Amino acid sequence: MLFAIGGYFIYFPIIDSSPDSQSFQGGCYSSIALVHVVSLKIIPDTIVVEVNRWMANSELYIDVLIPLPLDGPFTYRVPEELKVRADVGRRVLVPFGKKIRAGFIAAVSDSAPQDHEIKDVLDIPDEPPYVSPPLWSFLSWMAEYYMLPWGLVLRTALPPGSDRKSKSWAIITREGLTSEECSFPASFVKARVMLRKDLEGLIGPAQVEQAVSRGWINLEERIARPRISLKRKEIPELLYGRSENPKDRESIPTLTGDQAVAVEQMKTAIVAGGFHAFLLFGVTGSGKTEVYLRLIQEVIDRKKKALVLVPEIALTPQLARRFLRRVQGKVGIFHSGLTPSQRLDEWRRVKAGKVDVAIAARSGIFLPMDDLGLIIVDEEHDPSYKQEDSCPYNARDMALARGKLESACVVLGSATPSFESFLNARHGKITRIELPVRYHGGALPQVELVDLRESKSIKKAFLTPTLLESIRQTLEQGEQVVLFLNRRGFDTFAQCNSCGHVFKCPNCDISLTHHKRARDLRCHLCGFSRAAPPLCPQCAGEKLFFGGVGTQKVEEELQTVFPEARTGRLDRDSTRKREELGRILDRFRKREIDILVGTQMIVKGHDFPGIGLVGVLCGDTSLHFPDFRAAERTFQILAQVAGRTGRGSDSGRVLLQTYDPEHEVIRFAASHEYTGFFEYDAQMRQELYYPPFGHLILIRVEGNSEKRVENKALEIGRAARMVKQEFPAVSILGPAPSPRKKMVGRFRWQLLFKSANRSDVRGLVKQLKSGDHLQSRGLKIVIDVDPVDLM
DNA sequence: AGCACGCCGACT
DNA sequence: GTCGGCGTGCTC
Repeated sequence: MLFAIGGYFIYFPIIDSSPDSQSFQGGCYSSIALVHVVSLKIIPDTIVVEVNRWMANSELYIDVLIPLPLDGPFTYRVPEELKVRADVGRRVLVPFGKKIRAGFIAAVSDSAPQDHEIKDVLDIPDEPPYVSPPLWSFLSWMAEYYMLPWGLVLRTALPPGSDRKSKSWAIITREGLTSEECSFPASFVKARVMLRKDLEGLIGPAQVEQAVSRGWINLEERIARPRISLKRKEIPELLYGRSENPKDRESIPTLTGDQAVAVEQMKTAIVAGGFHAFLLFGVTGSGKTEVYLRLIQEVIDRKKKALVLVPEIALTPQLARRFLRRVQGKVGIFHSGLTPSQRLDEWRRVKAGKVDVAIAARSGIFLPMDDLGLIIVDEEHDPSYKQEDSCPYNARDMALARGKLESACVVLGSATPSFESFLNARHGKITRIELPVRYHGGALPQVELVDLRESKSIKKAFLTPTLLESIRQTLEQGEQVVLFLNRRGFDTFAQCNSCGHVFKCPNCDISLTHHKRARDLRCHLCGFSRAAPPLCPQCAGEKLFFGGVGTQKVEEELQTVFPEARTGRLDRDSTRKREELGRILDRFRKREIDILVGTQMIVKGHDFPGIGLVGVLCGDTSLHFPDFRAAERTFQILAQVAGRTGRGSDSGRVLLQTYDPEHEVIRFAASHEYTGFFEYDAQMRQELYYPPFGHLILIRVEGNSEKRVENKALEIGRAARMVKQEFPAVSILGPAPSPRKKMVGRFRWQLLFKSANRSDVRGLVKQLKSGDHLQSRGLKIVIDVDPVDLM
């Protein structure tokens, strides 16, 4: 008897099949059967053969998902010769409408609905399957959790070029060649085949149609082979693992006691296999990366793969370089700067098992790694893990979900864990491991509060006498200064003093920021800009007032106060070009910059030993945002900024300026008391049923017509209040115009659903969806489960 | 998402 | 009288 595993046909007598096996539902329980063997195990007295769910001479149907924002699957019949490849997750080519498109097999079955025509699958082209079974389960889980159309998830998760589509071609017939009545362009006659669109461009659509009806040409849908340029542009060396090359190997540091304990604990879980989640709570400078490196090496040595998610890869070149130097295996790096074809190439490298550890931004959670052993989410609190578009998801949460489905270890690392993760650790859902001391033994810096209300004679740009004096001292000692302000630009608003006219973005309805160097007014949401006007456009008044403080103003002011100091600025404006970021950081590292002024960007994991002073110009900027996460954000950013200093032997100084030095969040941040902050915030969240004590789903309606958007939102609101009778525990907030009610020219309304019980909010929204209230032509309606940005 | 079908305005 | 706008429905 011959058995073969994989895509082979074999003949063998079926003696028995387990009753719960779906494989033999076709009723063929004996005799000789033609089956596709998936796996085979021989245990004493029994041979366990896992076969595909089809048999010869019986019909086989598949449910196919098309990567379009459509919800339901479409059923197709599988022709005999393709049955061997009809597995869930496979890519198929199917006739869909007038086109041929790529779709994905969601289910295999031996029966089909009778109420409509069933077409045949044209091809199942890929080997191996495009999406592996665990990745498929992950994607389907995600679509269900976020209530997203399946097709949309596929489009988000799969590399560019996955959703192939046919084009219409015109082929000249014998009649067309010989008939005297017809005269086609010479180029068409010569080639005999041409894209229909091109032919229409030459002779006009009507003529093409006529030629078809007279039998001069045939039309045919053909799917082009995907274009992979063989002479692909050289990806910068950094993108590829050169780490096999030992020449610049970094020496391996000794672990601190805490690090060793952490590594040991997590290694045990890795060795044991299966899902296990950890929160690696390590203060800034405690050496989390070293822990990651040890775990990754362990996973690679066990012939498994590791995935490292980082908030924004472009901002962490140091981390990437360190991985390349240290990891004994192939490193793949994925970031937003890759072109579509580079992305496809990298996806294929991963798929082929040629990448041992991938360092990626949030979309890396979809990388097709088989044998995934470890997922690390670095800086897990970072809000950029949340995707905010028509396919909203949170890569940190999805890391946990994927880890579960792939039986991998998941490590969430942060110095300032997200509220959710910290609570999960408290509840024992994930294991908390702490690195409470800094690697070099340095203490966390002393944070001095500066009361902005009391500081007399504040120079503009938040430069208080205390701060100026500290800067002077620091510079004198030959150390560097970092100043943090969460506002870029020069002036953050512009107003006419005569008539009160405020310059606002015509698209987004928010104040325009004055950029002095570029002499324009810019919208920080959509990028709209206009020249800074000399006169008020409303009253022609000359007294235009520019107020508020941005990083540009700070930098300019510093140059007048410290003319001898070299200043630099790090924000989205100064790093428009990707290489600028690296250049500024390099100059700062080489001490060619004495004072660096910057926004959030300055916070992300850059290690500079020479910093003697960190100044937070205004610590409350983000504190009073109308968002339940404002306190968390403020705490995290202040703690992270403070952590920038004192990475060498001495601990450095931090000045935190604030209008509200008594505020708990400011005080906890100043004293590095995460737990204190957590308890404070927990009380607020618990009372108001905010996450993670309650569950939120946001529905946002967006469109060009203000009236239509409003009407739709009101309609959803009415429907929701009807449905609410079944879900009384859910509160419905809205419908109301979104806080940012106009964005990039589109109007936005929203509804927020909140409940202590997850299944209630989900139930309500699902019912709205099935009642067809969440669809409308010409409007975009986004369901955002676990929203982060409520604006 | 596309594409076709269908019902009301400004043009050869 | 027709060309063409985009509102609605369908794709196995």
